[in-house]
Amino acid sequence: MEHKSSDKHGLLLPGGGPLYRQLAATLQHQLEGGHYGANEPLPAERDLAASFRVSRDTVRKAIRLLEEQGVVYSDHGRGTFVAPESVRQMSRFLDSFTDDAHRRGGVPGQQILLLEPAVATMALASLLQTEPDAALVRLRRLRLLNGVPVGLQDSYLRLPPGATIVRRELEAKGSLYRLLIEDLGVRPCECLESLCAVAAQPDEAALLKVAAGSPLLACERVTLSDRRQPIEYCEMRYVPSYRYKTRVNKWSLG
Amino acid sequence: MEHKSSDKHGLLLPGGGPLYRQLAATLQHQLEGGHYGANEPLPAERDLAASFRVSRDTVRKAIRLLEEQGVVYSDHGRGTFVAPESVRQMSRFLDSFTDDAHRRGGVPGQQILLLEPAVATMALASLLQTEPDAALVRLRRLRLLNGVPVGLQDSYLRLPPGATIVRRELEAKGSLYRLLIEDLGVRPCECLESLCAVAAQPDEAALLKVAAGSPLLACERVTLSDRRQPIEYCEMRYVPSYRYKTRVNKWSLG
DNA sequence: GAGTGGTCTAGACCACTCA
DNA sequence: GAGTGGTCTAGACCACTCC
Repeated sequence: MEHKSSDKHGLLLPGGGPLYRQLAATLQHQLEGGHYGANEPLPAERDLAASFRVSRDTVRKAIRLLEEQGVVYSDHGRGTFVAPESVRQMSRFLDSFTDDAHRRGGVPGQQILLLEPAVATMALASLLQTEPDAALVRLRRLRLLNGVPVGLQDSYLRLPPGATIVRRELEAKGSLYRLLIEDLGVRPCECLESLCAVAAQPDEAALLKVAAGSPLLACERVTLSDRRQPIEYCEMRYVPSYRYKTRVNKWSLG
Repeated sequence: MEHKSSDKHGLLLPGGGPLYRQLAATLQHQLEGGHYGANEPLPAERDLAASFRVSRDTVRKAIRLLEEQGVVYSDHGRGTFVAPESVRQMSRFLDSFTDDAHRRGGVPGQQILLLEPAVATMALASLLQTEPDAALVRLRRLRLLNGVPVGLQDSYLRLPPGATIVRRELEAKGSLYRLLIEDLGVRPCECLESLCAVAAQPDEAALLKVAAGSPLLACERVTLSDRRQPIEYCEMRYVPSYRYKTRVNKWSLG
């Protein structure tokens, strides 16, 4: 059940959940609806609190949320402002390839090259923090964007005991992460990535339809569950036209 | 002046600043000192509040801060735990190359190839949100790690009126960002990056001491000030041995 | 000085986990 | 049921910006 089933604050349409999330969603809707232009100020926190009949702290939590996503930014003593479009569109999620493609307005596709049991090597065992020879599942896929091959993904998964991945269901859902969440109760929560450039190996080149030795973007990823247990190690290769976008926020110096 | 000049909470050694930052720093010190192992629980929020003589909300703010940095994680109903080492070391800052090198235990170096006035092209004007033919500064550098070339950085900077970059000072500081902050009052705050793989052009290859056509990691970056004004556009090229590390947190699905 | 966001408090209650 | 983190409140005061 949700936090408050009925809404004592009539102004917040979006269904259940914490008040500050509802408020953040409402505000974001207003911004996307074009009620405000870039760098325009929002109403003051105290005013928002009054007009939505919530405490100022709840307003601040909602604004914090939007700020983390790059939707707004606050300046001490001046106000809170709408972030420029360019920033708003680059909030960095732990997105599946499928969702990312949709956000970019493309049509995602995939071709499953391999789906089979595997045993952990020493290296994999170390990355996934399991014993060597633990049972894993290997999943190798070719990813397509608008029908054109753009990437190769080679995953090693550590599933809950007894769980399996059914090829047909994966093909139906299109997204591995959706399948993990919805069918296996595994919730990816954050991941660590390391990127560099490599030369295409012959087999990679053939699948991606590029010349052997041509440059590819290589990305290694360890995905962690909400309890910080590694659940996936994935090696990826992307063609040069595929752009990996990220937003680095906060500043570490004083 | 700081928030509270004298410390009514004797337990928080670190100098001034908000209480919750002092508390976060204190806790982080304890974690790094090895008082806790990975996935070990911290004291409950109410207990921390009592022992540090602060409100529970202040404790929560400190923990939020550490959680964003990947130092700890909280599970509803279970407790707050120390994050695994691998996550702790990958908190993603807007680091200068110089600071990043130090964090990785290497010795950074640079060779200034070009430092000259430039005028904005249409493309640059659009990226930096200025008029075409606005006055910019172009800075092209070869970056070294332990004496070996690892990257090329080609920056176009939009400086405050009248400000200039002095070659000797940049060489002395080693870090462009430090110079911007400390000498010019410009505070980089967040940046948007786009990465892909490219083949090395002859001139790039010569500088980086690799073969022409070999794979390089290409990164384009727009840096924004605290008021979300673009202050820098930078194109970078890195050799394959240079690894770009990032941490993607939060999950966008329900 | 008026208005803004930033910090801090004390207390209440809800939701979740685990024994 | 005891203990944990998650949400919400109402009010106070501080720090900054701009007029």
